Amino acid sequence: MPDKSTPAQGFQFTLSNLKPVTQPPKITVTFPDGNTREFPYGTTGLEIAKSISPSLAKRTVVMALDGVLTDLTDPIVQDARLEFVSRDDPRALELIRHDAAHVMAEAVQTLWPGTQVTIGPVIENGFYYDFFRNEPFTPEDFPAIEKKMREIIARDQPFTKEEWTRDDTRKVFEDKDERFKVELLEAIPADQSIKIYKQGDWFDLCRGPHMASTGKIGTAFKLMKVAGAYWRGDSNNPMLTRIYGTAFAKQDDLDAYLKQIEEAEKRDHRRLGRELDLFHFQEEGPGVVFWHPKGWTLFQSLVSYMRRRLDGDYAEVNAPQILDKVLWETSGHWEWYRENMFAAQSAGEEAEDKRWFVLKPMNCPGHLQIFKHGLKSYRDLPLRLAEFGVVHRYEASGAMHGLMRVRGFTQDDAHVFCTEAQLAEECLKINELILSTYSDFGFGDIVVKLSTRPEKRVGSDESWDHAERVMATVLAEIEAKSGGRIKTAINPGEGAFYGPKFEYVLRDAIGRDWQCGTTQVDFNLPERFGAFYIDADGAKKTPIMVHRAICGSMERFTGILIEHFAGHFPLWLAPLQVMVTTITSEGDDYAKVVAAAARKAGLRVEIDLRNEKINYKVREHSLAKVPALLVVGKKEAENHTVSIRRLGSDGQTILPLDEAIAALVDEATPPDVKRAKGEA
RNA sequence: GCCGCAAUAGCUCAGCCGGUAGAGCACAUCAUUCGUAAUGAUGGGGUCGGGGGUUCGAAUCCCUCUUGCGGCACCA
Repeated sequence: MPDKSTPAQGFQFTLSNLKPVTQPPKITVTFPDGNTREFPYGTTGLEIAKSISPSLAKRTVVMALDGVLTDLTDPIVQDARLEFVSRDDPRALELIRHDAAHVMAEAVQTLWPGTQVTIGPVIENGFYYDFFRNEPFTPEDFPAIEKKMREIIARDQPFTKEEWTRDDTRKVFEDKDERFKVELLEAIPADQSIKIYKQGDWFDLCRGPHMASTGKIGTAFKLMKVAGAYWRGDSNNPMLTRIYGTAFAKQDDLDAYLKQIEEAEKRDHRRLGRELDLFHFQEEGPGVVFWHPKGWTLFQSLVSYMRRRLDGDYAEVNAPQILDKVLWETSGHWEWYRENMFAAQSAGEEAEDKRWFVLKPMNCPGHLQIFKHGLKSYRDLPLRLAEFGVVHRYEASGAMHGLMRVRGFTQDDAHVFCTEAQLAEECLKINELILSTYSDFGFGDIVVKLSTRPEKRVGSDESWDHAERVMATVLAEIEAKSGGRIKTAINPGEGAFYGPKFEYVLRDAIGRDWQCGTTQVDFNLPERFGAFYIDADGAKKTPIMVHRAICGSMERFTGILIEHFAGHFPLWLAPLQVMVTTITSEGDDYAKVVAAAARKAGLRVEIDLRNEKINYKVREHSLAKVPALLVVGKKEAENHTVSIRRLGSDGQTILPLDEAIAALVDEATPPDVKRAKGEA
């Protein structure tokens, strides 16, 4: 998947390289079928295509020279593998979109002269172009822009490439008052040539490649949304107005994409949260969750699972919600994390205690107090303290997003106090726990990223060098042990202010990535708080502290699960597991027997004795996504059976009551509990 | 926080160029006892997000605040 923030890459060589000292008379071109042919030096791809067949030339939009997409009109100056890429080729999609971005920019500048252009890259599902204009665009402008784009495409103007000198280019853009383009020009390294792509009278500074003409873009494109975006992604820079669009080779592909967006909206956790009555937000509590009974049941299932997985290795603790500001000064939070923190004072005007208390944004200082309380021996290490700590962070108003980004959340947090010698093993142990947890929820694709020292940080460079070295070694081991299943990456400068971290990124059912787990190695906070243990030789030593979370935010993880399962939870997580209902009121007494038996077996069950038609009740409970619907009528009562209808199936099975309950109980057993039973 | 958009019944939404608020679903009551995705009838429900302004008159126009949505920036 392309990096969202990076403009499309492609064609690399430059026209200025095309003047060889000694000019070889021929070049040899190898075609995909393995055949080779000689052509005069400098023959263009288009000429070769034409020499093979006019229809090939017509069909081809770009060539791949040794695998690199290159303008068809570029002369070929060395032996190469040559492949003609047609418009239907997946590789052409990037060009269709990139060309569409240029056409959109032309359309916008034609409609609103004076608008300045900046950059217009291809992104994962389309393209965008950032403009500078005092009056921002709105979606109401889309029809006009799209109409103009259609005109430009219908004109089928060739994309032509020119190489300009730096000075000329600067002058041209300065004359047009395109100050952003001038800035981009100045950022191009001196050894690179300046390429301009023209379509009719319109031109843009661009590295290419492009297709032969605007007509190749086709009509399967659509403008999607407008948004503000900072120039060069820096919030100190001016705000540009960005128009997002998408384009496909065929209308069917565009329709399928729009359909897919619609489907993704249906599993949006905010929507399902309302529909399934799981939680809500309201104005008076921006970014804090009101959990409803069903949502809280789901949340607690998750917490119980995580608590079981502490598994005797960790001791669970609970540290205070608010603590004197001085503690946060000691930790460095007051200096480095202050804009994210809530602080409180007594609201009483006559209160004698005027100290500021900080609502904890992290659990680590609290756990350090617990570690420090009483003398610790090296024999106590590693000491692993876990807490389902509720933390509050003041998030920027625009950052909030349902359960995914909130101001108050529960972390499945733990801190491991250990010695240097124990560090690598502790990291690997945490790694195993994280991976096995994700796999229990059905997440397979995991990326582990190592985030290194940020600019704002505490501690000496030596301690950072050391921590990063240890973690790089562990990362290599994680990758090696996974047998290729786990991918790894480096995230420079993204570490926490007190230490480098591993970030675990999982991919959900519809291909979105979520950063959840984290392991942070901290050589700083224990020292800042004066934490120590007595080593074997009787000397005081400072422990290393490893911060670790698996779900990260339990709220976010719940949100991810809602979307991952589209509200159709596996039985062990479903808030309501079983609904018992009747055909007619004749079945009421037996339904009560069934519900009581299911409840006694530990299932979460409700009973629906309403005098409604069975069709109506089936529909209602299906929409509520209840996993198992037990319908009982006269027959079931007589035979002591139940009719089971499972969510997502339109048939039903009749089973003896005991058997049905035993099967449901087995299915409702959490995966970790099943594993433990299997081992016993 | 920044740019844009939005806020009308529990939910989804209509309400034009300012003239005093509507639908479907949900809910309640009554009738209906029905074998696996909507039975019918009747009824209740709104300071049109808050505040201010323009106007004879504001859901509608303007200002402002709050919250949400889409991005950006930030991030668990």
